[in-house]
This record gives sequence, C-alpha cells and structure tokens, in this order.
Amino acid sequence: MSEARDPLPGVTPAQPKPPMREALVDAAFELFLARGYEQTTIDDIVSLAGVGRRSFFRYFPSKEDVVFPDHERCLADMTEFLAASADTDDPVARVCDAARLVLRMYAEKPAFSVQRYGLTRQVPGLRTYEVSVVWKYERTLAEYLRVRFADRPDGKLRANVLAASVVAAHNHALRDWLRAGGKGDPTEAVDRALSFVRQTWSPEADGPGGGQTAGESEDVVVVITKRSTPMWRVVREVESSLGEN
Amino acid sequence: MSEARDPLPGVTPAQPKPPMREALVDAAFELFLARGYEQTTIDDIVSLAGVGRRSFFRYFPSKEDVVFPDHERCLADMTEFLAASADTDDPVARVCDAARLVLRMYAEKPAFSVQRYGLTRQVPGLRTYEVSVVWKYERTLAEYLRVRFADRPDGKLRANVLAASVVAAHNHALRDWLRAGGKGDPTEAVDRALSFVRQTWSPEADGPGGGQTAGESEDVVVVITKRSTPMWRVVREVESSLGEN
DNA sequence: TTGAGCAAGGGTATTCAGTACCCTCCCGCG
DNA sequence: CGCGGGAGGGTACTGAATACCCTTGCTCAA
Repeated sequence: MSEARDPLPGVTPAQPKPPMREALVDAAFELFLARGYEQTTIDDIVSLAGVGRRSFFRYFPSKEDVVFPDHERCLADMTEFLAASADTDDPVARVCDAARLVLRMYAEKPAFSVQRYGLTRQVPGLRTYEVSVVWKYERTLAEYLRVRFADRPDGKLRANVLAASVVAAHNHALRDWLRAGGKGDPTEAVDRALSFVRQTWSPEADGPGGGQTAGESEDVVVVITKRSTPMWRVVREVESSLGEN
Repeated sequence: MSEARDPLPGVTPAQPKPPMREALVDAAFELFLARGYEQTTIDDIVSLAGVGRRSFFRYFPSKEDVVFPDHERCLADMTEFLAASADTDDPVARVCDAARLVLRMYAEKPAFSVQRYGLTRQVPGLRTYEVSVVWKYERTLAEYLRVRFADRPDGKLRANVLAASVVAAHNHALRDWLRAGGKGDPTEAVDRALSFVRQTWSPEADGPGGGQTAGESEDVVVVITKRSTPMWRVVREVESSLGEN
C-alpha cells in the first residue's frame, strides 16, 4: 500500500520488519482457516512458507504463539507505558489508557483480529492460550496499581479487583466488536465500558483521554454528607452538581 | 456458607471413590515435588503407581489435569448451585457464595493446596492451566449474572465486570492464605475481600453475609477542597481520614 | 585479499504427550 | 456354558518441541 521507506511517525516501532516472521503468520493463518488449527502441522506451515522447520520455532516458541504474533510487543508497550506514568496521574485513568493500547492493537488489523477470534472460539487450546495472555495484561495492570495503592488500607486487594474489572470491561466491548465482524470503530464502546468501571469504582472525573481536570476554576467546593453515605454516591452528587461529564 | 445438612456430605458427593485415581494423584505429586513437574514423565507416574500408561489417560485427559484433580467436580457443583438459585436471591450474594465453594475445596486439603500452589508458581504451563480453570469459574458466574441482569441497561457488561471482580477478590484472599502456608481458616479473609467487592459494586443493597457498613456513626462529614483537585485524591483523603478499611 | 568471526537459516534425530487400536482378565447373567 | 461388557494393559503412531550440528553469507580486521 504505502511505501514505508521513510521513517513514519508511528508510535509503535515495528520498523525492523522481519519478512520471515510475517510469511510464517500468513502461511499459518491461510492453513488454519482452510483446514483448521489442529489439522495443520508445523511442517505444513513451514513448507507453505518455504522455510525450514527449525525457523518456525526460532520466531515462535510454540504453535499457539503464531496466532497471537504481536501480544508480546503489546505487553511490553503496556509495561513501558505504565512505567512512564507520573505520580500525579490518576492511576485509574492510566490503567484504562493502558487497556486502550490492547484495543488499538486489535483495531489496527480488523480482519486479522476477526479471523483469529473465529479460531479462538473453536479451538479450546487457543482459548486457553488467549486467556493466559489476558491474564498477563491483568497482572501488569494490577502490579502498577499495587504500587500506586500501596499507601491505601486494602491497596493490594483494590489493585487486583480494579485490574480485573478494567480487563473485563475492555474485553466485553472488544468481543462485542469482534462478534460484529470488526466493523466500525470499537473505541467508543470500549470508552463506554471503561467509564462504567470508573464510575462504579473510583468515580472521579470522566474525561476523554487522560482525564485531567485543568485548573481553570480554582473555586472551593464544600461537601456536607453523612458518614454512612457511600462514597460513590457522594462523588456522583458532587460531579452532577459541578456539571462535569 | 450455609451447608449444614444432617448427612455429612453437603454438596460434594465423592462417595464412589476410585482408588486408582487417587493412587495416580499421589504418585504424580510425589514425583512432581521430588524432581519437578517437567522432569517427570507419564511413564514415571504410572510405573510408580503400578498401573498401565493407558490408565492414566483414562482418568486424566492430560498431564496438567492430575494437578487439579477436583476442579471439574467443583465447577459442576458451582453450576448446580447457581442453577438452584431462586429469583428472589440477591445475585451478588449468590455469586459470592458460589465463589466460596471454590474456597472450600481448597480449604478441605490445605497441605495439598499449598503443595500445588508451589508447583503452579514454578511451572509456567501449570500457571496457564490454572488461569484457564479460573476463567471457567468466571464464565460460569458471569453467565448466571448475565441472566439475572438481563433487564438492566448494561446488564451484560455489569455481569462480566462483577464476575471478574468476585473472582479477583476471591483469588486475592486465597493466594494470601496459600502463601502463608495454608495455616488457619481462610474464610474470614475471603469474606472480607468479597464484602469489599459488594460494597463498591452494589452499594444500594448490602444485605446478609458480609456487608458491614454498619451505620453506627451517622456523623456529618464536611469536605472542603478546590475544584481543580482530582476527585480520586479527594476520595482517598476522605477515606483515610475516616479510617475506612 | 583473505580469513576469523558471527549471525541467520536449514536439517536431522530424539523425547515425550496424547491418541488409536486391540488384547486380556473378570464378573454377572442368560 | 457361552457371552457380553467393563476395567485395565500393551503397542504403535502422530506431532509438538528440543538438541545438536551444518551451510551460507556478510562484516571487519590483519
């Protein structure tokens, strides 16, 4: 399509393109979709790709990995993204943005993602593998939150549950989009699902992207409530009275 | 939590005890703990158990299954437990009780559970398998909630996120107990974790079995802050000053 | 220019999980 | 007595994954 001779201003540096890796993925998916995953052997794949059997395992540790060729990079991106977080950031918003990295990876190749979704639905082994990949994302988010919530009373529990919630919400919207054939833009649905979690969980400001509350108005807000009132209800009242969101 | 029936078996009928199955589990764990999981072959196990290789796969579909010998039964118990739910039950409480079924399975064999925990921490393949088992529990809970929340606006999303939260909270407390060596009773910690989820998730109804917002103090709290202060920071300050758990 | 070094890929043999197929007991029942 | 079925045993086979070694081609320094 577009000659990528010059360095594009992409955020994801996949410039040192390995042609062999992509040839293996293409060959594998062609066979997987034609005969099925378990009916395709590694020898089938490498013979179609025109490479040696040994080279397959040079690029993919296992047969399942060829189905998820860019999750490792995405996981590294997420880790780096969270490590680059500032202490002043809202941790919940940061984690939601980290989840959006995964969404973007799927949305970048809609057809590929939908095909893979069809495979994972049918093959139990691939579903297991996908679940373990999702679990790695969740662990990464939880680890970040665990540090950010270290000073809180139930910080670890909060971190684990919140990470699980974010992942579940993200996957819910993502699967809806995949089931629909990957048509359109899934970001809106994911934003809705994530804001649902943020509202019920730490219902602070719900803005697009970073969710920064730019300090235009330095007014002072006074809140009076009973101690027994749930925090989420207090926040909801404050937000609606401030006209936010 | 309520299981007191006159005959001792509450929900778990393990009466037709297959001696061979348990002999295989014992032999497998003896070898796994001695040499490690991957260093032990199926032939090692069956020769120690004194049975034929074919018999192993008669009882366990794969090598990993011998490490989790009673999850299938527990999953069936959970499904049955949820199917026996009445429409008048609080779905959230029901799901928490379902999660407690898993806890009880672990707590019934503390030493075994701790040994297995040591294995799953070391062997990536076993961790993957365990994650996929947890995912099956989560799916079961989510399916139940999906039906119960069918009339709500975001019922499916709510069901998925809540199921993930319950599972995460349960696993958090369970792993704490396992890391501590399986000493004592884990039910209290799990109850605490589950009530944490219930408080943040369905704050409108905090009924029996764990909800302790316990409106002892109906004092009035006054909060003064700048509008530009992020809401999450306000919440944290209020929570810590209130000494909430 | 040449040769050392090295990176990338190829090829083959081996291990082991998992499956298919068939065999032998054993036990009850007609 | 014969028969049928279930529980267990044994063997051969497929295929994923690994180990080990070979070839090719490129770079860089002597």
